[in-house]
Amino acid sequence: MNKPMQLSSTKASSSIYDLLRRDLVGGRFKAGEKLAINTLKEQYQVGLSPLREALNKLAAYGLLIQENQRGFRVPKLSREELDDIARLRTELEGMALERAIAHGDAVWEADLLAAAHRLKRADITLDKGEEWERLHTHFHRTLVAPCGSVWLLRFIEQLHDQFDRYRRLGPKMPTIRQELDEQHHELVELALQRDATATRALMDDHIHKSYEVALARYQQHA
Amino acid sequence: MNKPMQLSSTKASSSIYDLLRRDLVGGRFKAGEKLAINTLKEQYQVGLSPLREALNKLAAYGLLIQENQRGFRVPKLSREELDDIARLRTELEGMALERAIAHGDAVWEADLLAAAHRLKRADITLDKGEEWERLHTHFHRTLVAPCGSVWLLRFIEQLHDQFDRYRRLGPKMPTIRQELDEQHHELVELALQRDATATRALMDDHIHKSYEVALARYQQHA
DNA sequence: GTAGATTAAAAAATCGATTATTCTGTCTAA
DNA sequence: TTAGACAGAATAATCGATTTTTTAATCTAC
Repeated sequence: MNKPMQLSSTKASSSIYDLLRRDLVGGRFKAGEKLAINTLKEQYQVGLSPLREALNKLAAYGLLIQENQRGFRVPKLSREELDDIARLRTELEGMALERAIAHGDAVWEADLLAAAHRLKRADITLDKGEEWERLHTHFHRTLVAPCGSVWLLRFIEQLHDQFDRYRRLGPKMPTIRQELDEQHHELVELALQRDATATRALMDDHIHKSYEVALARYQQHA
Repeated sequence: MNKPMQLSSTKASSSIYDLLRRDLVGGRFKAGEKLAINTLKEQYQVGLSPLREALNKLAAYGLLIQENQRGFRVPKLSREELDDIARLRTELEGMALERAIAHGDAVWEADLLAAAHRLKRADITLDKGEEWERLHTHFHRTLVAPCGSVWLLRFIEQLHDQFDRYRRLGPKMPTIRQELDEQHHELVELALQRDATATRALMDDHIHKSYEVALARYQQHA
């Protein structure tokens, strides 16, 4: 008999965590908004305990602000923070990328090609929805995956989520987007050639262009 | 009339979080140990809900591992992770230090001198207990405080906590400790002279020496 | 004897209800 | 008029009990 296993955790607390994280990063809540726990409870159809535990984790992760006896609130956005995030991303992802290029093996090369391909496919097929976002995140994660530092990867992921709160503010901007999409393939090419310096330079540019998109969104957003 | 305010949050959930964090960093739990929630509840004299919320936050912070339906566990220690943490600390704190030296103002200079002085005093007066640890953490935090990046500071603090899990494993080693304590004052001197390169070099050395202490502790620990 | 099934005990996760705190609008006194 | 006090409503935090899941021990069939 097959194991009655739940492949991914079916625990209420975990799934509500994932949902909320997705929605916070995707901008379904307004920045600065106060979360009404009872409303969330109904909207997400979960109990109070799992919900509160998820909110606590998200606060520790930096996607929520927890105020003393005043519940949870979506963090405000600011130009200063966006600059901070983009700059740190540049430094940390650059660092990780160099290490990944030094250590990545054949499996990594294959994963990278696959991730880039799936991203491009989704680009054509779908309308840049949630699925594209998932593949995009996965591509960037794959790029730096073999850097050898669990903590560095952790921080990079956290910054990605924070960055996306800005990038995903307004509606889509296909014009600039296209250039960024092309860079994904160039990144793979250079990485497979093991040209650390060139790949890093391209990544710097990639983050900078994304930053400009995010900044534009942020400024329109007001 | 004075405000009836609670200066620091008196919320059960916050204080149990601080206590647990202190105890996890201080090594009062064995690495790999499974936490018995009901036992903790009694030991720390708190209810289940605040306790679970604190544990969830600590898991998101990286001081606990949360397993699917199996509660919480203290993360294992490994040579590889210690190397990872030390290396990242070197990079991130170096980066932050350079920025802090570039931006720190007169208030920072005063804070730095004060923090170093208090640390030295505690060094003589007390027996390197919890109070020394608090001042030591505060000193290092002050050093990089004006770096201008909230996220960088956040990551550095997180890495400090992780590092301390190794450094504080065994009993005290006063011999090497003395050299490290002297470096604190040298760091202040160089920082006040705004010699970014020299300060960073010294910080590299400081972290490396601390790393050697932590590694020794880790190896004896088995 | 051993692999697999069964069940009892333990522990974790969740729920519903209670308690404590904050918020909001109204009133009162200067 | 307005600052402060107050009461009631709304919301957050916590508790105690229940449900679910895991673990450990025992049993059974081969």
